Amino acid sequence: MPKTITRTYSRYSRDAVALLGALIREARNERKLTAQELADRAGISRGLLQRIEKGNLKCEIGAVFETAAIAGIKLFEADEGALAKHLRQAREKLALLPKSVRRTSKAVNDDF
Amino acid sequence: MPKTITRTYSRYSRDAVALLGALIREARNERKLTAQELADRAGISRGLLQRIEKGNLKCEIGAVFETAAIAGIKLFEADEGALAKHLRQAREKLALLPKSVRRTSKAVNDDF
DNA sequence: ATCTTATGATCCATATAAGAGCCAAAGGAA
DNA sequence: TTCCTTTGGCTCTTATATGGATCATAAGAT
Repeated sequence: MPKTITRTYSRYSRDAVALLGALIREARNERKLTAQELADRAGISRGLLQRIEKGNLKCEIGAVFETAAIAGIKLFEADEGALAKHLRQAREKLALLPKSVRRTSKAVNDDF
Repeated sequence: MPKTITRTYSRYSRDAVALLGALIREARNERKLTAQELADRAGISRGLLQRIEKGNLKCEIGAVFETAAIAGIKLFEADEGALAKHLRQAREKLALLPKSVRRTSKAVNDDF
């Protein structure tokens, strides 16, 4: 039988995704949108929205973020412009860092 | 031919995921972890980590959040306890709200 | 310079997520 | 109450993300 891939998640990740889902659900209620309506606007199926709101960890991050954005939830608490700026800065910073992580390849000489 | 599912994403979502990936990459460098090491700790493959760091929108949100957490990036800027509290509060609040969104089924009588 | 390792990018096989459709039950309005 | 809509939970099919392997190049250390 094929080996089934089972991933483990920390409590933090589970809570974070669950909270994000709950926030989406809450925002949807406040805006008086049905699940079908929000799903349509986000370009996803109602079933996927259900899983997102339940905090399912296996959903595409793009679908989750898109839904959150449409529901009015801003990750990173930044508007579009500020987010783009942060991204630019992060990339600039990365460009300065070493391109690869190098282990202190000083192999311990313990053969004595 | 089978219909291919193509999703569209807003600029905000794309930037948000890209920023998260860049932050992970940055944190990984700061901690002097190789891609393989971080991937192992997160329980994912090196290839998946590469896509996450590049800001690929189709990765599992669970894998992304788990990797971010291990790299030391806190979404929601809250520790585990605070996050759980927020989640509890969100669920309590949801329990009070109407269970389903009801359109003002007052169909506009415009046939005159 | 050489040597070693990390990274980026491919390919393939397979596990699986997403869409679509369906039904039952619950919820809200009348 | 009755009606109508929303929601939750299935099933099935298909598109696709993931893991694993490989390779070439880049990058750091000596």
